[in-house]
Amino acid sequence: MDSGAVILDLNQLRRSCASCALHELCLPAGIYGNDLKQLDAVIRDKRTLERGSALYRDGDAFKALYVVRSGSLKTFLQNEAGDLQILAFHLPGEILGFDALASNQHVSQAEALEHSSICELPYARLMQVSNDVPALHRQLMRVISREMVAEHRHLVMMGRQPAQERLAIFLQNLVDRYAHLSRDDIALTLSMSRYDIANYLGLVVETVSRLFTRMQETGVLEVNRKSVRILRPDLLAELCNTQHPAHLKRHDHD
Amino acid sequence: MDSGAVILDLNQLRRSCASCALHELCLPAGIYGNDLKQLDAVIRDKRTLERGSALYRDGDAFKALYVVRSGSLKTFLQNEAGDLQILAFHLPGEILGFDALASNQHVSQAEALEHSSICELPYARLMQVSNDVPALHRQLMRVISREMVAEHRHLVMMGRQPAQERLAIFLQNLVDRYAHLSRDDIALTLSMSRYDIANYLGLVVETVSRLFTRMQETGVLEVNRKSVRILRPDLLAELCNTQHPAHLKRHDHD
DNA sequence: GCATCCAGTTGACCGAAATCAACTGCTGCG
DNA sequence: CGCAGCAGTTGATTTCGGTCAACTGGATGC
Repeated sequence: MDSGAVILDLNQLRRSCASCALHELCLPAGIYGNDLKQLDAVIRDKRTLERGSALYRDGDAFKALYVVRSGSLKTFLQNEAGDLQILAFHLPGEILGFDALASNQHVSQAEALEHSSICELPYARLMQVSNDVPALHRQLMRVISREMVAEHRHLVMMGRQPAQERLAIFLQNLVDRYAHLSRDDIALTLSMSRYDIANYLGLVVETVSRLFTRMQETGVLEVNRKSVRILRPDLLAELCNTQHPAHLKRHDHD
Repeated sequence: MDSGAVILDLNQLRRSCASCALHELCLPAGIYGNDLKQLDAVIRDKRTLERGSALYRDGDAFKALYVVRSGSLKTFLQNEAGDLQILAFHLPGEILGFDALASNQHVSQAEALEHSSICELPYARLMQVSNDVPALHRQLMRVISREMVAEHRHLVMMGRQPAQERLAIFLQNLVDRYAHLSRDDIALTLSMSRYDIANYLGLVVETVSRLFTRMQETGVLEVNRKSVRILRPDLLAELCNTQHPAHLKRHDHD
């Protein structure tokens, strides 16, 4: 082994993955040394997107998976009538594009919420490398699975939680997800509009607006346009667990 | 090549996968010949479950993926307070257990809705075989992706569709999924209770009951306890696409 | 064969959130 | 600088589906 080459690789790596702030969520987790070097070769085409521009559209051919490097995106479904449902918001370190694996074309859309930069992982190459690096396949499936589990939580929320609880859970979730990106205090800058939040939560914008006001009045948080400061994390946590309607209780037939 | 051996393999195969009625959905799709032989070796422990008994529980160690061979199951989340949300119903040919990939333990529960038989795919062995059969990995990811897409549809439904539309979509979906299992007419036998249906749809049982009655009155279908006969598939399809509330419309900021 | 139990249905009423409407205040453009 | 336009807020009213309650009828068991 030429140690000069190793240093070069490390630099390469630093430019691409290691510095990407996605230490915990991204593909490389659990992959080390030479394997990481190989993976590094997969990543190319670091694109940047302006607010409102699409990463992929419904029907686009499946070419790659994408890692959010900075900024944020939303993914959503839109039917012929124009009805729209936001599926998820994607923060730095998170991977999107898995919807296209099944049919080799995207069945949802992804759009930047703000100026964002994206790492592109061409799927064909990812599969090539995976043949040499078995751990990569497993890691990839683990990531998809994690996304599925997150969607389960979203579903529960939509299933039947009162409006205030939904917003509380949404905010708590953002706090948690931003926690391993920045260590500073509990202040959020919401990159998505009130319309987006409402849609994501299965509510209307008026309801979300009223809830923000109410939460501010009760001292849970301080809102100013896009910026939200959590004043009482304890109260917020409480709001995530209010009493649920009776029909969610287990109805046994054992 | 010894042709006698090939015949043996085919018999083996017939006993396990090919006869399993999961031609389209199951793992082997897109996998042929020797590869299929290898895969066949993975499948073991064909278990049967009685109505109400668990395939896995929240917190169980991840050992295997499961294919429904006959019968049906529900998967659901249940929190400490006992609140429950059904995530999906699983019909013959469908795979479940992917929730455990992320954390190596199940984070949901699976329970038989009726007497069911299940193929167990031990994950460790599946991974071994996958190393020799690259197509298997890809197929596996395709299956997870398909499940994700199905969950997206569920989410849209929960997001904000009126009650009647939810039930219509649910029934339409069952019809579609049973379509490649049996070619006979449009009669369903619902293996799940009204409570399960209501919970899955984010409604209460009374609402579901009223909707069945209404759909029967309008001649869309005929209900008798667990059996549902779709009299007017055209009307049912229409009910899946009524007008949605305004806040689902795209709210542009391009 | 009758009593019990519980899934399922039906009806009356209520309430949380949607709708409708008016207004506020950024933001960006000529 | 001032106006247009739209995101966001606030208030009044409506409505869909949930809650509560009573009832039905099929299944199970003694």
